[in-house]
Amino acid sequence: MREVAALAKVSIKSVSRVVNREPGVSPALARRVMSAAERLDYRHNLTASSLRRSDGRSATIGVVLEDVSNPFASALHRSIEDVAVERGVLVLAGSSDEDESRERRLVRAFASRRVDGLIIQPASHDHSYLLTERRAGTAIVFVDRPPSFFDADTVLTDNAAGVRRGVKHLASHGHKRIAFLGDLHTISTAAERFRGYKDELAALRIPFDERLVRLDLHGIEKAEAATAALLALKPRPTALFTGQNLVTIGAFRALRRAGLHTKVALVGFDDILLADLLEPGITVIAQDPGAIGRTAAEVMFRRLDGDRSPSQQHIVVTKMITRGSGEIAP
Amino acid sequence: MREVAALAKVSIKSVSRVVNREPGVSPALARRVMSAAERLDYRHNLTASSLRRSDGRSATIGVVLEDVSNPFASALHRSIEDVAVERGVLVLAGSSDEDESRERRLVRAFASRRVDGLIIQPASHDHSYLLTERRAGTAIVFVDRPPSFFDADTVLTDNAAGVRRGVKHLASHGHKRIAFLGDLHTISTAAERFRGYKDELAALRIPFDERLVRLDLHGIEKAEAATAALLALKPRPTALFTGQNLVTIGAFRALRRAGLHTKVALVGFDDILLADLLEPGITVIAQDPGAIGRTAAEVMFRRLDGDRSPSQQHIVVTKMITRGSGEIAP
DNA sequence: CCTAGAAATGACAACGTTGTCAAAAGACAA
DNA sequence: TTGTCTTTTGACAACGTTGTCATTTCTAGG
Repeated sequence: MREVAALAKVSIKSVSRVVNREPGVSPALARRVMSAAERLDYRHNLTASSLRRSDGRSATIGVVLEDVSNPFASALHRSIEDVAVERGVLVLAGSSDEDESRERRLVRAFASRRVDGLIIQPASHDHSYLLTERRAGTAIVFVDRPPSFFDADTVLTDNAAGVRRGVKHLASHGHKRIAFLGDLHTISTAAERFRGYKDELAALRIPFDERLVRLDLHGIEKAEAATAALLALKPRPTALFTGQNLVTIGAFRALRRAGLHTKVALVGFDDILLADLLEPGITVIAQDPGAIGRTAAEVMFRRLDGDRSPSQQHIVVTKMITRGSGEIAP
Repeated sequence: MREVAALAKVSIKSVSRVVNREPGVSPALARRVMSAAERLDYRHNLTASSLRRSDGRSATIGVVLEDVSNPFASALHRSIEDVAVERGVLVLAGSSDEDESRERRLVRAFASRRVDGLIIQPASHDHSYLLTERRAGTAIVFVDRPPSFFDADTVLTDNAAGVRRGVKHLASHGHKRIAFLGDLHTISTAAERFRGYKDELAALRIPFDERLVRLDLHGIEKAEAATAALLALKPRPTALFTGQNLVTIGAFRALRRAGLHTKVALVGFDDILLADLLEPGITVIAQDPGAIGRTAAEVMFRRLDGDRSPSQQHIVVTKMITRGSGEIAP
């Protein structure tokens, strides 16, 4: 900047004014500065700028996801990015792998880079450590799962209601022995979905049978094995409800292997690419990651723009997509 | 930092030393500083630090991908992150959407935040604009596609060889009328794959028939329509080679709709989640995004560590996964 | 006890910007 | 022309760190 100022024969403050498009600069001076900047190919240093600015904004936000390569998480990431780019804000992303300490390490790394906001898909079960960040003015929004011991804006899918709709759908096709396969019970969405299953059974006056429940199935292989075990029961369940997309895939594999994919009904939570091309197509309760991410980003920027209203929970509804597997009669 | 220094009754330089774990600090002083930092919950400001440091490193890199939510791209992203976290480096990620100007805008935004390195999956066809960045010391690596008018380390899949293997596989099952469906011809990998198709036909002495070629199919819908048109030809192709994962999905949809999925053979480039559960399973030439991303990140950090050797092209091999669709006889 | 050398600590400038405030230049009326 | 008010420009400090170098405090040998 000093060199640009020298070449254009103006003060560095004037260069700063031109670079930041501040009003009250004569066109002649602006032109001179711009051509000097061009000639020296000057690159504005946002690091120094944010250090000096009174608001200290870095035009960068941090996003903590379970795994940036997970389809649901990367869809969140993309929709957050779309809202951010419109404001010239860049996104730092990291994967927590469901590990509390990794989540905290990521947040610390983001904080030391002075991000303006954080969007977190929580892995940990105590978010009180975020108090310091909030006190420092960082906007914090949770997605997909609620925070613990911390009050902040949250954007959630209505998990229990979605599951209830799926279970009801199975029951309406005549099923009474409906099994449930869920992800790690420590993940709050998984717990919510299990609760939805139990609630709907109760509402339908179908007795709860714990032999039909398998929890803590993290990943395709575990789900496949658990499904195989369920299918070996006598009498065996006539329908399966799977509480997460990898669990759905594992369950479908097991059904295929047992040759029962056209006999036992299946409804899964979360949509899966290609689910429509399988035989039968898989009926799912689909979340809307685009809407979740967009909402979270918008709420975050509203906070950064000075919104001081009490924190809110935003619920994004699910959609049932029927494709065949959920419409098999017992 | 000033406050911590005051509370611990030391100079700010000593606080800096403790924070950066510089040698030659007495344990007593270190302890005093740490407890003061704890009490004030001091958060180190990496922005100011990188501004002052002599190497100017920000411990942040920028990654430009086609779309962070695309499965191939997000797998790249994840493997890059894995290498970066080990070094305490964070990743800024952005989507170019195959748009040259978006790519340039992202790079500019990264540059103004003084990233240490850039990993780019190129959308543009002239990378000479990166000269300025390189001169400033930024390490630059290209992934998936080669740069144009710019010399830099590049990590690529051997696209042509992969396609040739797939086409040969089809021919070995007796196919002579093998159609090719490709993505936008402006994408260099798509062009390479098409070249592999033509080369292998020539090697096999199968005459090239341009009626069996459909290019510029970006997205599932276009691929589906193009496949339907191909299947209406008389005589129709007995096998399809699809040059990209969404094209494969579109082609499979069309085959299913026409009831030809067990009659017409299909080999696709790029693996697809669930491809093994379809009927028939889809035979693919699989890339290894994990290896590509890891290699790119390692090369980049080697450059940052001072490697000045001439830039290199790293080739990652493909793997053929046979699942049924590619083994259908004509 | 003193002294030389090593180890620990500190004072101060500088990194590249922008906020503050003052000075210079221009516009306009009398 | 002068005086007043407005617009444009500039000087300088400060943001939170770390590099440089000077100073103080230890350690060990005589």
